[in-house]
Amino acid sequence: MGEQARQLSRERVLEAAVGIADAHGLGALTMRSLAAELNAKPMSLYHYIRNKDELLDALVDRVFAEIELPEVGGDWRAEVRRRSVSARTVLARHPWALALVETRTNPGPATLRHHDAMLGVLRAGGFSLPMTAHAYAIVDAYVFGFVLQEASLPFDSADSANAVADSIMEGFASGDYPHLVEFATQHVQQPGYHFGGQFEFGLDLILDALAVHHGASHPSSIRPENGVPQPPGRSR
Amino acid sequence: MGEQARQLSRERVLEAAVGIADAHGLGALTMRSLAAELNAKPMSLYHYIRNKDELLDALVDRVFAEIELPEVGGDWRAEVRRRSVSARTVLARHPWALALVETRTNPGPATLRHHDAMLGVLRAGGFSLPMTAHAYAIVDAYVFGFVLQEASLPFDSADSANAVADSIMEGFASGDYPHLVEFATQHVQQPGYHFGGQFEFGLDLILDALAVHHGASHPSSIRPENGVPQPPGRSR
DNA sequence: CAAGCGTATCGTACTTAGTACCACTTACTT
DNA sequence: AAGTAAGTGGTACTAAGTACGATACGCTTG
Repeated sequence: MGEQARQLSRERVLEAAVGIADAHGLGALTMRSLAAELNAKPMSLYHYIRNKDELLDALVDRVFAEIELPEVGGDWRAEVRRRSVSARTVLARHPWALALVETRTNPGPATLRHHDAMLGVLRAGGFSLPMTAHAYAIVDAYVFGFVLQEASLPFDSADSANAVADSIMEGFASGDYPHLVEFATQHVQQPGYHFGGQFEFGLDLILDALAVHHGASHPSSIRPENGVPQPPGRSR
Repeated sequence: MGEQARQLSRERVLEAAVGIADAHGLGALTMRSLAAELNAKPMSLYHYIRNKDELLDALVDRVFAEIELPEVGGDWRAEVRRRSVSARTVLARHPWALALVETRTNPGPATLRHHDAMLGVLRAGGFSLPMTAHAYAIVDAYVFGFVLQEASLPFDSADSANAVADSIMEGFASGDYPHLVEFATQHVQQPGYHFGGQFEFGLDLILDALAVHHGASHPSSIRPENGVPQPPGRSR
């Protein structure tokens, strides 16, 4: 892009790596392509990165760093919600990241800071240790799982069902998958459909359910404000 | 293992591929290692498989085939629960499968049958189409997400925290991650702790919440409690 | 039974990717 | 100016996917 190689740096290397992965997918991120992007030769990168594995670890941490941290003193529900929405947004921006999270198990500082903050809001919000564990596990399973599903959708929007439709359509025509057919034609292919829109519904459902369990195994603890049923209202 | 090469077959190839992935991980599954396992030469495999991508697609479908199908007529909650527990069990048995699900977006027959059955129980259970979509998305996000987390745990049990502990411990000592420390020492490293045990708790929590929304035609209008944005600012 | 043919198997070799090894170049120090 | 360390890159080895045929084997059909 620029003219010729300004001084390399770990920062520039990582930045370029994210750029390549965002633009062309993880598969396109090779040491060679990365070097080319930086107007350098492959081996030069090894001065800033031990090997490709370490590079990938660093990328994961970089993505985690983009997620909004929950504020530890704040209302747990609002804070967890905000960071969960942010997490999904970030992961949608870097779809390749999820594949990495799965493999790389060396959390970097941003990742640890993130976990710490999440545990922090929940504890400060009055959750017992075991309930904190449950809540965190459930919320994150949902967030990551949702993104995972988005990534592996056969039909990611109402129209792009075409390519995949081939193999499906055999079965469709044969009546093997009646419910899938109903679902696809009556729901998915309907005008306003957008899978991603379901995210917040599920998130709220889970947060509400957690609120009910709030403080469990801490019989003494009382839930200050949002234990009181709010007047029923629409969510938005 | 065996003596010499019995006749190859697609079945044998896939079986061997699953075996290698189970035993040594996806990374160890190469056309060459697969051929070796079958006492054959790499190129022989291409008579049963178009290319490696197709092989991976087939493996995903094979894993889906192992998951217990919900029975379409039965009690939706019980059936969804049973298949969800089964799904987690299967995915835990083949940890590499999740990574594939993420990439491969060509559902095979078993996968489609699976989706169809899930949609079927929910519809038969009285869920509206939109609520079916929500319910399925939420449950599967949770199931897949939970497995994903299990796969990427830095500390997967009370003791094996050692290897990873290096990078973490810097921060631990420095007091950067107080809540992580509390969590690790007071909860994770406690005798009976086992992350996987949390699965059913969360699953039930979600199913209960879905039961509340059961049959809603316009889901967002019946949030049970505290679905209203709280006035910001006041917190403890 | 021989000739012919389709299917299964494999030998060879090309391509892409990660990276070890070492040489060179440059910039900063003294 | 000379020495040194840090940065850069050329070459080449290895692993993996797979294209392109060639061969081998068994089963028909004359």
